[in-house]
Amino acid sequence: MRTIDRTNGGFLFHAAPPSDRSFIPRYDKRADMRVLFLHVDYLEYEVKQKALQGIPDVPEAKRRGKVDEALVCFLTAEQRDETNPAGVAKAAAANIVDIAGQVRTKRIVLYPYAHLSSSLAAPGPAQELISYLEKELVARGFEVHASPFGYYKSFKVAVKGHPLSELSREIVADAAAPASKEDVSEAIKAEAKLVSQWHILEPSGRLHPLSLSGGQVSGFNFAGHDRLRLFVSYEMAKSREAKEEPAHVRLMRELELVDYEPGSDPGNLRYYPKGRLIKGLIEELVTRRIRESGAMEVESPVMYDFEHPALKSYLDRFPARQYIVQTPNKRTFLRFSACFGQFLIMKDMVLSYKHLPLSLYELTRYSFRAEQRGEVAGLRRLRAFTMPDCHALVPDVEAAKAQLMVRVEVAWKILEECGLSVPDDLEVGMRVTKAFWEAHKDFVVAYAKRWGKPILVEMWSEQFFYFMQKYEWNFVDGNDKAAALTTDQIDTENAKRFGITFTDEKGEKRHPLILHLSPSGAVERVMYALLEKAAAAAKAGVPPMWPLWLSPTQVRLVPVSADQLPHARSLLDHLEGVRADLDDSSDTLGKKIRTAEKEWVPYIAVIGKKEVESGQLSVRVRATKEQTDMTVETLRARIVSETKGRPFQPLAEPALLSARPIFRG
RNA sequence: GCCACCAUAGCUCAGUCGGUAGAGCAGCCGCCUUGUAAGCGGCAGGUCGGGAGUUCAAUUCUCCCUGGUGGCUCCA
Repeated sequence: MRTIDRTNGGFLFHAAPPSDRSFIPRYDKRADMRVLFLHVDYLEYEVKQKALQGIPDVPEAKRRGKVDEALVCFLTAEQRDETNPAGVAKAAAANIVDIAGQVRTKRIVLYPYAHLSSSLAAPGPAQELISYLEKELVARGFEVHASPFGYYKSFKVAVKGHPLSELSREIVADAAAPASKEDVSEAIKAEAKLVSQWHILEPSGRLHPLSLSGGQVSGFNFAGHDRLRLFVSYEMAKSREAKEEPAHVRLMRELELVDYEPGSDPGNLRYYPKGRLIKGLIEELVTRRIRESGAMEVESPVMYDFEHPALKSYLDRFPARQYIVQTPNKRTFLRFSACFGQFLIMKDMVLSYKHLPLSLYELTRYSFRAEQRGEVAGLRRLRAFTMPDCHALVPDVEAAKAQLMVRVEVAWKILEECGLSVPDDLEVGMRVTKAFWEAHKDFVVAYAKRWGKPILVEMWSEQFFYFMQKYEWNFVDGNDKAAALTTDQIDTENAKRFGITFTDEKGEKRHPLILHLSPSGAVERVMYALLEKAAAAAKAGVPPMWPLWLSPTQVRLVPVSADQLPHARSLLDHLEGVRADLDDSSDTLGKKIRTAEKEWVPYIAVIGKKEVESGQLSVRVRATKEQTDMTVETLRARIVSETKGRPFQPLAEPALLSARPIFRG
């Protein structure tokens, strides 16, 4: 027998849609209720005083009760249930029947228990729901006891010890009904009126309105723009055919880069040395380029107070699915981007128009989003991810447009340096309000012209989000899934919300506009895109490769036999500033070549008797599949020149393969 | 989160119509001294993801949980 602590309300959290700069809020049209199931030997309760006004009196005979051997369902109706009590009751009944079947009982106690909820339904609809539920269960042949609603009650319970005896569930019914009153925030009201129009904009400025019928997008001839067609249909038709496991997931593990960590939460990964090396190099490159562009690097906390007024208003407007952290004295959420951290710094800065445009930058390791389980996938979608985040303050829309284009060039160069072809490997999704389009059509067209190929433009009848314009560069993978990398937005609201001001030329305080740029998108996603691109290349018969500056091993020295080992070892000293390692195993030459090729080593230098005598290396070049002779100095110079200007890190693992551990078979 | 499917050696998999399991690769030892994607032999390696139930007996059947994949929903 166990006594249940009445205050134990922490086992369920309300899950609301995620939010971030590029998130477009959509009202979650489901309804739900929460139920805590206890399979008990008995439950005894006694009604104390009323918790709610206007609740009918309970007759003396019903003020206390005892039920033996039953499934006790502590339940709450959520605010959202109000719209569809019958539907929720049906879904709840199905759940209860399911569990009652498992624990083999026909006796059920419905016990209204408000403590389970963070946003209670109003008493009326809640009672209605419970009474529906009671009827549903009685109709299915259960003996149902319902304890009085709206009272404080004391109870004693003896819980059976078996594994099914304690369960909690959040019950969801499909409720096409409209939102409940409290939930109708400004954004949602606006969204109800929102009309989204889709277009393809050509670099020439020609605009093609798109329409969707039967899952088919029409209005533009996509010939020669296959990926754009896939991206558009992904966005508009949400069509996703059944495909296989993403190619990058197999590769990230096979190459010993990154792996799942079952000991953490889904979407929190472990990086092996080679993966950490690649990720670190990308992080370094992005940070370096952004700083070179004039942004100032800062660092901000990973967790924030739920009760902070500005944050509260931000979260209220964009209810997010966050990680919750209970500190010794407050409830906090983990950041889902660097927005708050930077805004909170900016609001305390003393700013003049002379300082603008002003950019702050942070590489967030990590940003956290408690994405729905089924949405988490490999390196593509994570719960903890590394996002470079750069916010710029500008005085007005004209400055915003100009600054945005400056940042396009920075982002462009970064992704090119990382090994993506811009714009070939990416598709633009541009979102604008109708008003922005009308007033700044030239700008959008100029953007498409700079991009150099048609882009998707989504137009909203009005601004229902905090930005008037945003774009993302999307990568379309081998499974026809699109993932956004670079994104930038013109935010018209948060300066005001956070109290960020600058003094203009006339000495007046004004709120600036804020640009939200993630120059590369999440670093994990850059790795995902590179791996997917390599996998696509392999499929097309081209050897999959990393850009040279990211290759964990740049040169593999392979002696033909043990006789050449001392010579090969001495060559390592001539490869300063290059990631060179040595296969000192006793494998055959063929085997050693195979090992190196499987690791995508770009230069394999074979050293046999001939090479020792001539002082040359027989270099097998992965990119071209050619074999050429050159000296170690030539090889080194070639690699140094091919990686010029990029960050460099030495080998992540021992140079001798015999000393290298295996992280994963 | 929901629906479906999956989880056997470090890896990729086979197998057990319920009687506690096998291969290849990798690892270790030995032989071979290798000329551009797998040389040969031997050894070792498993609470069959975790918990519970049914059963004389569960890796196998049932349930719950965890992790993963696909879909829904959603996103840097």
